[in-house]
Order: sequence, then structure tokens, then C-alpha cells
Amino acid sequence: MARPSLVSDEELVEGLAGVFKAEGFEGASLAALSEASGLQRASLYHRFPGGKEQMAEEVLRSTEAFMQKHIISMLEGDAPVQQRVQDLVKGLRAFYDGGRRNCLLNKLAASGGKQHRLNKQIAAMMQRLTVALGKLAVDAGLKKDAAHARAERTVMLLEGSLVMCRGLGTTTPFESMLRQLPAELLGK
Amino acid sequence: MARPSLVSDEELVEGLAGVFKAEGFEGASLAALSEASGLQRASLYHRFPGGKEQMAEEVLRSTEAFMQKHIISMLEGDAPVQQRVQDLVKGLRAFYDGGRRNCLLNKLAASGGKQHRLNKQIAAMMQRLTVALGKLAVDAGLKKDAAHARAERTVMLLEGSLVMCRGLGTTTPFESMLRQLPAELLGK
DNA sequence: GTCTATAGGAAGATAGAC
DNA sequence: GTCTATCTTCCTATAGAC
Repeated sequence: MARPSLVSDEELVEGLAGVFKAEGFEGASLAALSEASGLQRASLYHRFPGGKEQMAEEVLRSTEAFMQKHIISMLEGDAPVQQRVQDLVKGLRAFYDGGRRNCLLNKLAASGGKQHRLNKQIAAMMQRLTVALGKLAVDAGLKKDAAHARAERTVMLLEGSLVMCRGLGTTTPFESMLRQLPAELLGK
Repeated sequence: MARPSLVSDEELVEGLAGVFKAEGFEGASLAALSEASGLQRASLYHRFPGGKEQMAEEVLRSTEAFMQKHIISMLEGDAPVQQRVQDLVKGLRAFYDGGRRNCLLNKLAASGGKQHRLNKQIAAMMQRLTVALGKLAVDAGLKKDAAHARAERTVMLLEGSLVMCRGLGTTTPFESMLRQLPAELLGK
């Protein structure tokens, strides 16, 4: 059952992810996806018969798995609260390359009624992250409602800081957000 | 010098703005822009010889003027601080249609080196808003540095809440953000 | 100033050889 | 499984009549 591919599934999806994050769904041309992945258009269609939409789905799925493995499970783990917050900050800084990378969820979220599948995945990921952050806040001693509010605001700050980085052309908002994150999430 | 146009400049730019906010720059097709503005493609090119990029520029310019007139000048005015914050909340709710509309700055901000002009405009608008918010925080008694930090975080929350609304398919994050805004901006 | 018609190219997607 | 070559559709942009 082995599939001796010239480009591993990991490399492939990672390349595609970079394009989707940088260009968004509409902006990600097959030419760019082909170049970034190292495969010709036709080869991409062989692996993703559903075309660009399936590519985006797989990229989301892969990102979700990464988030689950490196962020969510850590947040819901039983390490000391302070340790988990520090790991979160480190993890986010690495994942978003210090504010230089866009958030995939922002760039793939569509306004219109199209891309039902993608929107469902995106909503699920946002909710999962919020819940996990809330869990940490609860472990830090906050009441359920307050913890949820903190978690929601933390996601807002994360997404918003990345929007500001793109808009202003600097990474300072992201770093500023990371500095404030522990106090924001756990109370001040 | 009068130009008896069938579609006023205001209506025109407003129609275009709606498409750019909903679809982003790449996603905004000339067909959609034509339909939303009530003008045929060729007529759009008559008014905007620079094509789609010029349309986006004019939309940004118009939005900037609106922001200046309805938000910035109000924030920098001399009404009581509490009054200004309330006006801000009302203004934002109207402008973003309660969280149903995207932020133009987010949807038009490009990652790559393209669209120099647009990126400059976007950066200027974000900075101007941040500065005006900071002014209000200073008037509320905060020190300059603290006020700037509050202002920056307020913009993050605004942008981030809209991203969450799009991702989750609800407007609750936006409303939640508006409720917390006065305390967030002026201190708690 | 607006339109119909169309040029010219890039987009997403497929066919078939290797 | 990957490629080159191609199809079709949609896109941006222009030409020229009214």
C-alpha cells in the first residue's frame, strides 16, 4: 500500500499552506500552489481530485492536527498553569513566525455562502482553541464565565494583532500581544 | 465642469466597497464590482482608468474620509470622555453592521510586496485610528504610554472580533467586544 | 458617460503518455 | 505518481458606437 511519492504528504501540504496563508483562497493560484509544492498542476489534481477546495480542506485538516498536538493538548495538560502559559506564548511565536505569518483561519474564512466545508472546519477550530484557553483560565482559578470571556478575548487579540501586523507592516503588535497574553488570559 | 453621471460617485464607491469588504481584493471580480455599482465594466474603467487597483484606492480614500469625519474628529473632540466612548461604540456598531461586515483594512491588506499604494493607505489609516483612540485615553487620565497600549489593544480587539465573527458565523464576538470596549480603552 | 462587443491572457481543471 | 499538452471558462482590460 506504500505510495512512493517524490514529495511527501507533509512537505506537500506545508507548501500549499504557505500559499493559502499568504494569498488567501481566491488569491492562491494553481500556478503558485504548484511552484510552492514542487508538483505540477496535474500532479496536484491527482492527489486532490477535488481541486483547490480540497487542497484548502487538507491544509486546514493538517493545521488542525498540528494545533491539537502542539497547542490544545498542552493547554489541557496538567503542567503548572504558569508553565502552560509560557509554552503557549512560545508555541504561538513559533507558529506565526513572530507575527510574519498570517492566520490561516482569517485568510480562508469566506463571507458569502460559498465554501461550506471550509467554514465549518474554521468554526470548529476557533471554538476548540477558545475552549482550550478557557480550560487553562479555569485551572488558574477563574470562574467558568469569566474564563470563557478571557479566552474569547485572547483569540481576538491574537487574530487582531496579526491583522495589525499585516496592515502596518511590522511585527510589533504581535510581540506586544504576546507580552500581555499571560495577564490577559489569567487575570491581572 | 459638471459631470451628469447616472450613478453618483458616492453610490458608486459605496457599491464597490461592499464587494471589496466581502470578497477581498483578489476575490472581487470586475463582474461583481460592475453588478454592485450598477455600471458596466467599461464604464468602471472610464471612471477608474487605473483598473481594479484604482477602484480599491478610491474605496480606501472614501472610507478614510468617512472615518475621519465620523470617528476620528469625534474622538479628538472636546465632548465629555464618557460621551465620546458611547459615540464610538455606536459608530462602530453602525459602521460594521453589528459585526456582519468585514473590515476593509483586513481584506485589502496584502502579504506580498504587491499593492504598495494600498498598503501605505492601510497603514496610515490604522495608525490614525490608534492615535485618535490614544488621545481619548489620555483625556481619560491615562499616561501617554499606557494610553497608547490601550489604544493598540482596542484596535486588535476590534479587528480580531470581526475575524472571529467571520470564522464562527455569528456576531456575538463583536457585540462582546463592544460591551468591553469602554473599560478596555479607559482603564478598569 | 455609458453601452455592446471583443481582444488577450490567466485561471481552474482534464487527457493521455511515460 | 508525475509529467507535457490542452481544454474551457473566467478574468481584466480595451475598442468603438451612441
